[in-house]
Amino acid sequence: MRDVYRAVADPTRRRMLRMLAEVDELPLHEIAAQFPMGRTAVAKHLAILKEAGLVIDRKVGRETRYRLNAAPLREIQEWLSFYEQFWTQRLDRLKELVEENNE
Amino acid sequence: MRDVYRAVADPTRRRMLRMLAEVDELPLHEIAAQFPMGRTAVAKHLAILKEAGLVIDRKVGRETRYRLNAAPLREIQEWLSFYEQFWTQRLDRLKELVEENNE
DNA sequence: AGGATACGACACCAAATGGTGTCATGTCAA
DNA sequence: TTGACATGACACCATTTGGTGTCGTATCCT
Repeated sequence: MRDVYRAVADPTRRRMLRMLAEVDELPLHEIAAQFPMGRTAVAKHLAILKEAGLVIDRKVGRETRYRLNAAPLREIQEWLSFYEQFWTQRLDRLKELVEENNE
Repeated sequence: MRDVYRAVADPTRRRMLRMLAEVDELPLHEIAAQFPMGRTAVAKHLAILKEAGLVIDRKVGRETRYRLNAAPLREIQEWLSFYEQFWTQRLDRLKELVEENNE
């Protein structure tokens, strides 16, 4: 199972996730049609997303349909939540200063 | 300027960010001492973080000190916020069902 | 039945990535 | 002043990555 950070590091794969977020289910050839690269390359990207658990695929007749599974993104969100304190830090400092001056 | 997603995709670089989050400022050799790889490799990772705007460096005497700059991480957070709806979706569906049953 | 379509599985390739080692230079400290 | 230390700038290398093309097979449609 592949790292979700790495899976999401590629702009092409992020665009794929966005596509799947909007239409709920898509066969490979319809996804591939939206990109300048060949079907093989698109299939590889989807395989990487699949290994990271970000998409689920099922076979329907001769086509393989892909569906978004956003859950693994939570790992990144949790990781990020730790750093929120740092980009609100400036505001916190300012607040402290204001409070100190009020005494 | 490098993609912040790519910068953060590497576990080593994430660990570096965490280190800098905890001590506010560190010279290269002290960072390098925490990793199994050589100084050159560590310097490269820091250069990538710098290109992404995630660290700021300043020279103090013969050493180069690195400091965290978490702000660029907001881009990822904003990107993620779009997908939150998908991992709360199940709960939303459940809520809808409950509400329907109450009529 | 037979052709077009959708796909997986390969083999292949160029470029990026993550590491190494070395050398030259500037700075600190005895 | 002289040696140890910290770094930047290279040259180099193996592996991964992101792409290509081709072939075989299953499925759909007429």
